[in-house]
Amino acid sequence: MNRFLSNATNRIDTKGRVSVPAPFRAVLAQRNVQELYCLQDLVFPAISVGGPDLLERYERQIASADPFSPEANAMSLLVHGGGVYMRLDAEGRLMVTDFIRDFTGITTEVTFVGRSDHFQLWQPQAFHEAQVAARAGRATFGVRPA
Amino acid sequence: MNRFLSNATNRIDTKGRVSVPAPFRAVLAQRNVQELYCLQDLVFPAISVGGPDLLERYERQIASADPFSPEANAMSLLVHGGGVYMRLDAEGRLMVTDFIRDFTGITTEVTFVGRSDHFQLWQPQAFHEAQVAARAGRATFGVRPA
DNA sequence: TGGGACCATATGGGCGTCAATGGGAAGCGG
DNA sequence: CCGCTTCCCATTGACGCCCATATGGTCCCA
Repeated sequence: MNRFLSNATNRIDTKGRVSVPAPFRAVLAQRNVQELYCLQDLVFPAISVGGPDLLERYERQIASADPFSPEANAMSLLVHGGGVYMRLDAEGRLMVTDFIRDFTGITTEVTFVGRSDHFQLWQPQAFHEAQVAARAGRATFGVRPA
Repeated sequence: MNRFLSNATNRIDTKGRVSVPAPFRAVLAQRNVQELYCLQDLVFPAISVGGPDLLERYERQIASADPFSPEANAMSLLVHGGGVYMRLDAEGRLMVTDFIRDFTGITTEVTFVGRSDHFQLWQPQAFHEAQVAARAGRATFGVRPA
């Protein structure tokens, strides 16, 4: 397993901490990532979490756009203004800050969602609804197993 | 036998495990597949199970789109966030998780259905009904429990 | 041709390990 | 001096790994 896949829901404890699923931690360790970069998803009410490469990927996307376009401007606002660095504690937990709560609606539980090269934090119900909507929206991507 | 063919129904034990039919395991072994990728079928209430190639087929579809587009984002949500990696135990069994139960309606028995390059997990009666419907010609394809 | 030994699969369950969680106590900053 | 954070340790419950048993089918041999 070399990428972030599948999803899992964990509880937030009384101190506001939540365990990152072990498979995700294993991917982070394999990639030698200690500092986590968190930013708001551009489409969904979710927080994306990844290593420094995640930030760089977004920055390249911004750089490739017209620097004076409203899109690039807005994206920079989100990426640079809305991003946060985070660390895990010794047990592999992270603090769920108000920054995360406000944007996602997370209160007592966090759903971790793999996105291949990064993962995301979702309010469980919101994730479920987004999945149903995505499935209904594009019922078939045009891919049918041969 | 180099493809997944025919179907078989096995019981789930008290620990929530079920044996994968030996012919299917033989195909997996022949293809050197140890990690199984499970994905919700796009049409039927069934879970598709295959090797990494199953995942890669969907990932190629995602890669062909603009990586920052809402469409690619939604597809990744389904494929990466909705997919699950699984391993078989030494006896060739897999755990039937709530993820599988909720989507398929499986409770006590699992019907394994060969689909050539992958296989599927069905609730036995649902599979039977889908077969009857398919045999009847035009049918209630796409019908899924609300 | 019928009986029996053999074999593979499916199934059941014990046990150890690890992850998720909870909470105490010390360190740092306000 | 007080509150929040960080480090550390305890608990427990799930899962992986292992071995045991049953069941049905096949092959061989009398």
